[in-house]
Amino acid sequence: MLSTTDLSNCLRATKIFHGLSPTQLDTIAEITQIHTFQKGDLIFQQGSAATGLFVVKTGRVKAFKLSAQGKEQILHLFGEGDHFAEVPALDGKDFPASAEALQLSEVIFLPRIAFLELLHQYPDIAINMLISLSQHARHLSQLVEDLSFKEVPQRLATYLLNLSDCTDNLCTIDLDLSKGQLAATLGTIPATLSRAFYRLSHEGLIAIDGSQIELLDRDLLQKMSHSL
Amino acid sequence: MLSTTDLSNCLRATKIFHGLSPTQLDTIAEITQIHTFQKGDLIFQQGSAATGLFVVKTGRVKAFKLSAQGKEQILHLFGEGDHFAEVPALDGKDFPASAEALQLSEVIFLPRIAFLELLHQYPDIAINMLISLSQHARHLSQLVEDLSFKEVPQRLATYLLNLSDCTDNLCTIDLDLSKGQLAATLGTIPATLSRAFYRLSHEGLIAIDGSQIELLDRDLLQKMSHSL
DNA sequence: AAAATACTTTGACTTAAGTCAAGTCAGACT
DNA sequence: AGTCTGACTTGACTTAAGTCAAAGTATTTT
Repeated sequence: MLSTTDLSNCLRATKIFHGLSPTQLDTIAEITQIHTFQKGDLIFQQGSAATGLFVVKTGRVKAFKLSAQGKEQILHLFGEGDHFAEVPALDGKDFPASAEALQLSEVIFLPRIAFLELLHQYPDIAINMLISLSQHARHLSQLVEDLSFKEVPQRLATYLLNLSDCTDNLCTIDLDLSKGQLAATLGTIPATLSRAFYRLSHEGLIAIDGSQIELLDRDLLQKMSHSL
Repeated sequence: MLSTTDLSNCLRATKIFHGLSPTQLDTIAEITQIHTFQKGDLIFQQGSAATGLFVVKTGRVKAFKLSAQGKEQILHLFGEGDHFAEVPALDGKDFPASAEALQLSEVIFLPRIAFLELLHQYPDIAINMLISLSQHARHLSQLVEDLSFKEVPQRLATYLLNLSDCTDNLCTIDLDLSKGQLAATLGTIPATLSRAFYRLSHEGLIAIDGSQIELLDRDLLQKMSHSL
C-alpha cells in the first residue's frame, strides 16, 4: 500500500497533474486508487459505462477496438505518465474502445465525478487536459489518414521512421511491440504485415533480425512513407 | 459590417461561448473578425501554420485531407455554431487538415493568442472546449473503426441509418451531401460508392431517387451496418 | 532436454475496391 | 431549345490485402 505522499509524488510525474502545488497533489492523491494489472488483463471494455480517468503509473497499456470478425485495431499506446479514457470521463458516455495492459502495469484511477470536480476547481488541469486531448485528436486524424491513403508497406515504413526518430540516428531499432500487435496498430493482420516486412527487406530498405530492424535507406523509406 | 452587439449575439449561439455573460461576450466580440467564404473557398490548408480558432456563423464547412494521389478524406462536417481548428489553436502546430466552405459561409475568426488568453481567463470556455474536443475524438475513433473494420456498403448503411435517426422515423431521407462528397466522407471514391448504392438497392434495403433515399428495411440495414 | 504453447511466416486462393475510360444524365448558360 | 459542364454511373481490368491452413520458429513450462 502506497502512502498519500508517495502517491502525490507519482501524480507530479503525470501529464495531467503536472504543474500543480504539493498541497493540490495531496488532495488529489486522497481520491485516487491504484490498481495493478497483469499482462493481458482487460482494464475496461468498449461499450461499457464510463467510470473515470486512468493514469499509467508504471507499465504499458493499449487502447483498441475489436471487430465482430475478431480483427483488432489499436488506437493508442500509453506509457508512464500518460492518462487515458478522458473522453468517456468527460462526456459520461460509454467507453469508445477497450483497454488492456501490455505488461504488468500499475494504473491510478480517478472516479469520474471527482475528476469533473477537479476540473472545475483547478483550471490548470483543464488546460493540461486540452493539450493532451488535442494530441490525442491529432494522432487519430493521422491514423485516419494512414488507413485511408496508405498501403500496408507505406504504413510500416512510416512507423519505422517514427520509431527511429525517437532512437535518433541509431539506424538499428528494436520493435517495441510484437509483430501481431504491430499489425493491429497499423490496421492490418499478421500475415499481411509479414509480407510488408518481406517487401521492404527485399527492396533493400531494411534488414530484419527478429525484432531488430536495421534501416538501410532512410531516404527511400521516407519517399515510400509519403507517396506510393 | 456587423456591430459588436450583433456579433456578441452570434457568439451566444455558439457551442464554445455558450453560457457566458453578455459582458464577457462583448469582450470576445471585440477581438473576433468575420470572414465570408464562397462555396468551394479554401479556409486554410493542411500543413500551414496555426492561426487561430474558427466558428461557423452561417453555412457549412468541411475539414478534409487530400492524399498525394488526389484522394479526399473528409474528417468532419461543421454547421452553424460549430467551431473548428481547435487542435492547432491549442497546440500551435500545423493544421492537420484543410478546411473548405461547402456553401456560402460566414466564419468568425479568433486569433490564437487571444483564444489562449480567453481560455485562461474564462474556465467555462475551457470546459466547453473539453466537451467538444472529446466529441471530436469520439467521432474520429468511430471513423477509424469504420475504415478498419467495415466495407463500403456497411459504411453506407451506417451513414444512412445515422441520417435517418436525426430525421427520426421518416423513412425517406435526403442526402445532405453530393455523392462525391459522401464518398469522401465514407473513405472511398464515387465509383465505389455508386456500386454500394446499387448493392443496397438491389438487395431491397433502400430505394434511390437522386438524392432521395428511402429506407425499406431498417432491421436489415442495422444488421448490415454492424457485421458483414 | 523434451514437450507444449504461442508467435510468425509462407503458400494458394478469393475478393473488395481502386483505376481508367466511356457513357449517361441533369442542371446551367446563351 | 440546344449545347456545355460537371456529376454520376457503368464496364473491364488490376491489385492490395484478407482468409484459411500448414509449416516453421520461439519461448516457456515441466
